[in-house]
Amino acid sequence: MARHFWAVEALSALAHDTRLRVFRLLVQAGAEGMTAGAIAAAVDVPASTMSHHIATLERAGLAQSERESRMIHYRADYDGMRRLLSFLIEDCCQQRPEMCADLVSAMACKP
Amino acid sequence: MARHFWAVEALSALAHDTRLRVFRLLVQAGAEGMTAGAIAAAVDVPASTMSHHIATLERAGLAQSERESRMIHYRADYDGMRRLLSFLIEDCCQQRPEMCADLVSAMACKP
DNA sequence: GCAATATTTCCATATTTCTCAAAATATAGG
DNA sequence: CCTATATTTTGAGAAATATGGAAATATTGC
Repeated sequence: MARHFWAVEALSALAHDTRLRVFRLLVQAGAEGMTAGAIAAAVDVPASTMSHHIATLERAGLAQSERESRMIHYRADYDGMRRLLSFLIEDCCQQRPEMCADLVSAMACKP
Repeated sequence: MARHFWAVEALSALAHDTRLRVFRLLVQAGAEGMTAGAIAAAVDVPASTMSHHIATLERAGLAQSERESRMIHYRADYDGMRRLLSFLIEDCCQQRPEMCADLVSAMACKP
């Protein structure tokens, strides 16, 4: 299992229906994050299954956890995601600016 | 196999060491693209294995093919990649501009 | 210490993906 | 039509990933 690119791990983590959904949820949840239970309930997946998926996101550097009494809060790791996006964009812009052309407009982060 | 997000297919395609390498190669190759054989040779992978990987990229909308006499030229599908990047960025910027903050600089496509 | 709650880890199974040799297809040039 | 080249498809075994129940761990309150 020779993973030359760290990015592969991050891409793999997002390349799953449930996990992509969870990541989107976490992004929306913001700094507060969500408890493991809340996530599992929102996506309707058994706790143990969800635990695996969240762990995968965390290993990939796309989520962070913090225990708060009995619950564990998870939140999106913006830094990790930014790293991944930068990698993809830099890689692609390398010689072909046309690929990133309209991306700026996508970045018009609406309030 | 309920794939709710089309993006999952694109992410899966890139979430593999060999395929990510091939995609990067194709981006660098530009409009000319590369023949299947050249790709397989560059990455040092048997032809049949490579054929599967390239097909995966093509299905995911990240590569395009065009036969040219006996060879088949493959090139990166910039449109597909831009779609994926837009999806990821829009999704993340949604409420958290801090995630996309430094991305603009990554987009300073150097000549 | 015990019961209740929140979550993970263990374990086994099911499914998917990966790999590549061998056979099939496509094209070009005698 | 035959041969050579370029590539894909087929097929089958190996490896990785996904899934979820049951057991284990952690925390709190009584």
